[in-house]
Amino acid sequence: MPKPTFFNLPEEKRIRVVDAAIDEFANNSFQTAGVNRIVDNAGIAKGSFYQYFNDKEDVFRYILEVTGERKLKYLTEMVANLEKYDFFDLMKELFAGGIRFAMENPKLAAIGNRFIKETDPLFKEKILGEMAPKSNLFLEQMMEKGIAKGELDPHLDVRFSAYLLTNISISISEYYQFHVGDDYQHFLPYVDKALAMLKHGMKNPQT
Amino acid sequence: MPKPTFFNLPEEKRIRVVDAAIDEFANNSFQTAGVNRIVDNAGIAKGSFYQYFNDKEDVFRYILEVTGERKLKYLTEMVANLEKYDFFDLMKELFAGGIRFAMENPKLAAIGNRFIKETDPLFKEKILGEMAPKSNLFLEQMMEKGIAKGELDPHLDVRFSAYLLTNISISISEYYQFHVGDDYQHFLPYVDKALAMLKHGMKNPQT
DNA sequence: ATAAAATATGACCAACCAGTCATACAGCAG
DNA sequence: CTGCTGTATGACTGGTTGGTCATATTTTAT
Repeated sequence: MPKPTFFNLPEEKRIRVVDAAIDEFANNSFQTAGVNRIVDNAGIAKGSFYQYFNDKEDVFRYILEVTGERKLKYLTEMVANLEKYDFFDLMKELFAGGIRFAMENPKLAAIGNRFIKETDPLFKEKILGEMAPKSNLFLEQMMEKGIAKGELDPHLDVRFSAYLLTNISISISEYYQFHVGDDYQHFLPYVDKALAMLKHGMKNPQT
Repeated sequence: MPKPTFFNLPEEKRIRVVDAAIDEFANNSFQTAGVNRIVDNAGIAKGSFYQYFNDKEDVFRYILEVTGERKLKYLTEMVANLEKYDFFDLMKELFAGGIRFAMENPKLAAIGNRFIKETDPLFKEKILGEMAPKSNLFLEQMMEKGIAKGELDPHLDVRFSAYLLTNISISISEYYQFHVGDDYQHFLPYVDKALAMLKHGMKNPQT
């Protein structure tokens, strides 16, 4: 956790620091991100940085937290009245929302996605600590509901499928980002394609 | 490309160097991997390393090449007579093969997977250079055949689906590795689960 | 005005990094 | 034995890293 000093900072300065950190972690992994660059871009002294944070891990965890909160807020606002959704419609909203969020907040998306793809499980656990896989828990609950409502195949392994869905969501978002480009209008077909595949499978429906 | 000197090396020494490099890149990203550690573990002098390779990028590219070749060899040997396979059976073999390869060659798998998940597309392109996405091309061709044979939904976006399948394959392998453990016998159910999901979709078949 | 507490600063440290280079050594050809 | 070629070596360079700390400045309380 950042030190109290950080939260006492005048808003303008605090935002400058946060933005500099976001910039750095959007363009670098935790390991290659540099405290020096953060303080330079924030326009503060190295010493000041360590009055705000305990160490590099501390900023990173904080930025990751901010990232997660903003995305969660974004998504939950979008699917506010989620009770009335069919599971696949909900997933469609979530996938599309994920892409839109990534388009509107490319830096935050880069940070989040890079961390999710992190290969070292020990590092992942050390950073996350208490704040465990919230996003997957949410998905798992949605799937349980979907099964209860008879929409989903009851044979599904919920934990495993939720894990796959999370990764698929990220894959879609990144495929769109790198292979399709920034034409903000044309991403829905890709969501539909992925959703249709998830819902009906890839086999030829004629057979 | 490694320098001629490297290939002139007595086999024992060359293998020592390769193994040390594999170790290093299995445990670190390209950026955080250290030439110093490689030379220490290989038991050679720093200067010798630079008689064998132009720079860090040079070893990395070489190791990545070795990794790709071994996996390709492993998989192609397994699905030797692929003509007689149904598409989903083929995918099952490939998924299962991917997991088995990862179990038998955890270091190589770590290197390959980490690189595929690499977020910086410029870095990716710089490393790959000529040797473009072979694995996806193969999958795309398999899907074209599957569609032609009437096994696959002709509406599928082949490029997009192949991309998704690659990522899903890696996800399965890593889920198994981290969530299930090293019980070498019990991974087939996960492959079946994923395959069933891909084939028939997630919707309740009763409806 | 004075004392105390909070914040700001950048020089500094030890550790590490990728890459270089002058030198030494080995084997081989003549 | 003399050169020559390919190989081996590790001290060294210039740079960067995360983190510290003594000092200075600002803010607050009295």
